[in-house]
Amino acid sequence: MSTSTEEYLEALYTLTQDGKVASTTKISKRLKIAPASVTEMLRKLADSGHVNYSPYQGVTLTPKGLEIAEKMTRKHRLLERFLHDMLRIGNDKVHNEACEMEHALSDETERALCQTLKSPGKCPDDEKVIPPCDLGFSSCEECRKWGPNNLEEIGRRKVNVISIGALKEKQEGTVAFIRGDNKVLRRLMDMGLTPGTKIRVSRIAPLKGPVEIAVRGSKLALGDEIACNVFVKKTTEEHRGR
Amino acid sequence: MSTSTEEYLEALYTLTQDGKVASTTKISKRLKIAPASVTEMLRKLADSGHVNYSPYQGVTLTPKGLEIAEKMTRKHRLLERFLHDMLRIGNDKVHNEACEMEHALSDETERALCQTLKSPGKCPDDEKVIPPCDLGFSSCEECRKWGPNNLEEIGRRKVNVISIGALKEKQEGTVAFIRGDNKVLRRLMDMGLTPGTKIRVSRIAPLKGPVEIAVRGSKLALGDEIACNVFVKKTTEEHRGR
DNA sequence: GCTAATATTTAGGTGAGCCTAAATATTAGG
DNA sequence: CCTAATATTTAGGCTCACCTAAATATTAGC
Repeated sequence: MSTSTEEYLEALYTLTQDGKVASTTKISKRLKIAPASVTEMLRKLADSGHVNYSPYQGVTLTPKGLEIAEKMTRKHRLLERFLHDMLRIGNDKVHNEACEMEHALSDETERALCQTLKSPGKCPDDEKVIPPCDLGFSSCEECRKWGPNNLEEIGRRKVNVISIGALKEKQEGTVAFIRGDNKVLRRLMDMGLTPGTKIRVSRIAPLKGPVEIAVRGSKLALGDEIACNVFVKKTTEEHRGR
Repeated sequence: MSTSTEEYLEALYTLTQDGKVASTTKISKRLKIAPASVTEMLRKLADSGHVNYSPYQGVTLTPKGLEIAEKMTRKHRLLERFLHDMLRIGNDKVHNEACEMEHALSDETERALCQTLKSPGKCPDDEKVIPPCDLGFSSCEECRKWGPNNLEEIGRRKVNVISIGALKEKQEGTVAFIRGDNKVLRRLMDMGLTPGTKIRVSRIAPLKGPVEIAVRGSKLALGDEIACNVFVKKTTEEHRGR
């Protein structure tokens, strides 16, 4: 996986966030690379199974591509926080810096950075959510306690998870990962929102209002802070009951 | 300046530390690149004025090449400290990590990192000296006070400086830069070792013993800690008195 | 529903940085 | 001082990721 392909996948991650397919032109403009070169790369990425590409029709990420795209996005955003929080680099500069550094950040350093920064949930701009790590832990607390050794034993999460804040109305999922310190974890346990719990988004209030979810028959209203830090394995309607 | 050329120059910096010329094979082994490819790159670096290269005879850095080589080495070693001190990455891993990251580190972030780490003098292994920055300050204290703005006003140091610890017996120089906090600076001022002072190395004790220098007629014995953090502009014998 | 504008792909080309194999230069050992 | 071993360079090739120009497909406006 070269720096270049990582950039493409990361761009695709952003461009397909809304569920739409990405166009050659959009990618071309975002990466400042000629459309013809984008086409060429899309072909390669399709060959390697990272994207679904049909000429003239657009492109989307495959699960394989999404995995890398999410990881790169995570590294990028963690680096933004690092540059902002620890080095006091201006908000106008952190993006470009992080763009360069993300490709050089190993998975191990990614984890160390995440722990040192105390598992941040968003970029310094307080907008973009930082994807969770892909380690097989069910909470940051668990990750912290594990220490630096035997990481292979834990392994990687097999399925991509999504934050409750990113779910749409009526979507369902099983809580898989909780981000935050012990305090957050405890609060969520009190609410009955522990790993393994099934939830369903019943209503999303407009203008960043709370997300209402159904948990074991009862309803809970989650603020943005919590909704963005609880990640679920999506249970799509298709899968349910088959 | 590409990542690759930066790697070559950095390797040359290490390989020519002892004052000798570097051979194609040495570079080839260090960078794990075929000798033929090294030759090719050396040609290019010679064309761009970064190295003195004579076929079969070996290669050395020009002042232009040294400038970049030193900067890359500085970035590398600062990153090693960062990975070790702040992220608690093992000493066995920091080198490789830093190798990847150094090319993505901007000059601005380099400075922020240096300040956050409190102007470290050596690598985590406590052996390799971190070259000083190339900003036109005469001490870290001055750099710290300056803050993040108007850095262009300060400009870059024109001449490469060398730590007193790296000088050989009988070499002379003018103090140009003092690394360390206010305490260090004050202590050196008390000893009369302020920027602009002319010094001459009179004796170097064996086994990392103190360096004896002559300052304004009197003699001073400097421990490793100080000798490595006071940088001078070398006054070569040739230049003196002409 | 046709045409003009726009988007996308195809074709052909470039430079950077690497490689191997072969040729040539240097150095070391008897 | 000559020869064998070693070091270095030359020659020719490769891949990657980009480019421009031209061809073709899609879409939008009338």
